[in-house]
Amino acid sequence: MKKIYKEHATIFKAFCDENRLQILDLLSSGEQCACVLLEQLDLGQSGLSYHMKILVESGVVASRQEGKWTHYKISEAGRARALALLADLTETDARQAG
Amino acid sequence: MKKIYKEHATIFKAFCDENRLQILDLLSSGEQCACVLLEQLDLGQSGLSYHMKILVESGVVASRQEGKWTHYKISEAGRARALALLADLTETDARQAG
DNA sequence: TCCTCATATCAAAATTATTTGATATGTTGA
DNA sequence: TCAACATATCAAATAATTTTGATATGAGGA
Repeated sequence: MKKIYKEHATIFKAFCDENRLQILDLLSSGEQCACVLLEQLDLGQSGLSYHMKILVESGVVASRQEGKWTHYKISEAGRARALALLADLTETDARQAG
Repeated sequence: MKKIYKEHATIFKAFCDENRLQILDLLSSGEQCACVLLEQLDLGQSGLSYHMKILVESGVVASRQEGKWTHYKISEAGRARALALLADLTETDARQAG
């Protein structure tokens, strides 16, 4: 029971940090190389790597290696999973509204 | 620009902590009094209060005072806002999938 | 092979979040 | 008004996350 909460929390970690929200913003126009993200962000190289790891772990971002470059993009499957989970987590057993 | 990221992050903070996910779980069956939540959770009174504040700040949970009791429930409006925002944050400019 | 580059990993420091216990606030009922 | 109760707030301690700088890894080209 605890385990599933942790797993779910991992997914939403993607969205509760300002740097990561900005990264998602940059990825909304499509796949980007880490080097491009680095230019746009107020982050050092290892800092970017740290945040990308959290994003990839959440499943919301997918990475692809191409030679020495790493490309990142928003994963449609991850997006769908997060949306479905959020809907589920906030679903009430019918009745009352707010 | 920074400001909007912070605002958005505040909403998803609701979902990235295990205690809060468990609280949402308890609220899925409908409105609950803080005293009931307290019984179910492995949290002290001030700890519960702390987490409820974050949940209410996210807009996902609404509170209602009734005499000395505080009742909490999942907000339909807050839920809808979070879902719409999540969809928006992970929307890609058409094209590629993943 | 060796050098350079892109990225990942590590460890330490800095920052932020969470927990805990004490106290404050505000409500109800005597 | 006073006592008992529910919850909020505060401050200190602890824990987790994030940042930073140094180093490691692994690819490509000379």
